[in-house]
Amino acid sequence: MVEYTYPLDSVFNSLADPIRRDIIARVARREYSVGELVAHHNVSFAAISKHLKVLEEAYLIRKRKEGRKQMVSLAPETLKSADEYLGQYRSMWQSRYNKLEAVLKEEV
Amino acid sequence: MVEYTYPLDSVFNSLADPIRRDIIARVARREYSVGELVAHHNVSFAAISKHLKVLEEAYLIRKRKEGRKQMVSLAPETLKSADEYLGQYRSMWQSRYNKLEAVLKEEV
DNA sequence: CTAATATTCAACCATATGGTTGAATATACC
DNA sequence: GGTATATTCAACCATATGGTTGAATATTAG
Repeated sequence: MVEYTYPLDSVFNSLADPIRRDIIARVARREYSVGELVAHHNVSFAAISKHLKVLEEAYLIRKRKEGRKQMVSLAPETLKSADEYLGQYRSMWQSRYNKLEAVLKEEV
Repeated sequence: MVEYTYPLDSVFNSLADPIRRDIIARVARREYSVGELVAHHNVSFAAISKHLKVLEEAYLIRKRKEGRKQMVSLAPETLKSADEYLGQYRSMWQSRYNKLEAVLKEEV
């Protein structure tokens, strides 16, 4: 368990791993049990369980008990915070496109 | 040096550290020399140099030699890729807001 | 050439990460 | 109750990370 100084630390850290991004992609579509998620990766049950812990501590997923299964779903509000962070910089890569767009409008 | 499987790994990993996010925020506004960036943090010159290496390998910054200084600037196109990744999920947190918005419109 | 400035490199350290295996726990099935 | 299923926990391991200090490498100034 790591102590994160800022919420964005744990969110971006979660997103920095391809297995965790795959889990996010899946649980964004529907609920998955832990075992179902394990079935899609070549790592152990315990490894997936650890990835889920990372995602849960970042508030990116939620787990719900259903009998002996744990059903995992996405907590999309947390992704919003990451998106808002990037939003600060959006104009910087759009500016080039906007210039082009402006030029095209003039030309036509 | 780490080998990243996917470009998003190194981008999100870069963003997962508050010092690196601060560097990004600064160099988004103007060029900074490495020494100037060091002056804003309580860590050694070498530590900042390492953070810059992480950011450079993720293609988030560029360095330009100016005499004995290295001038650092943002490479915003790379942030765009992270933004596009999050864009996949944007409707998921907007939908809730949109529902609320819809309800409010009905109520009023 | 020498000295000062700016930065990186190398070696080191403590802790974190991502994986493993095997035991422990909880729930469901018969 | 006993067995099977689902998941987590604990211990362990190799490597990565983020920091340090001190030496090495430019480049500029005198």
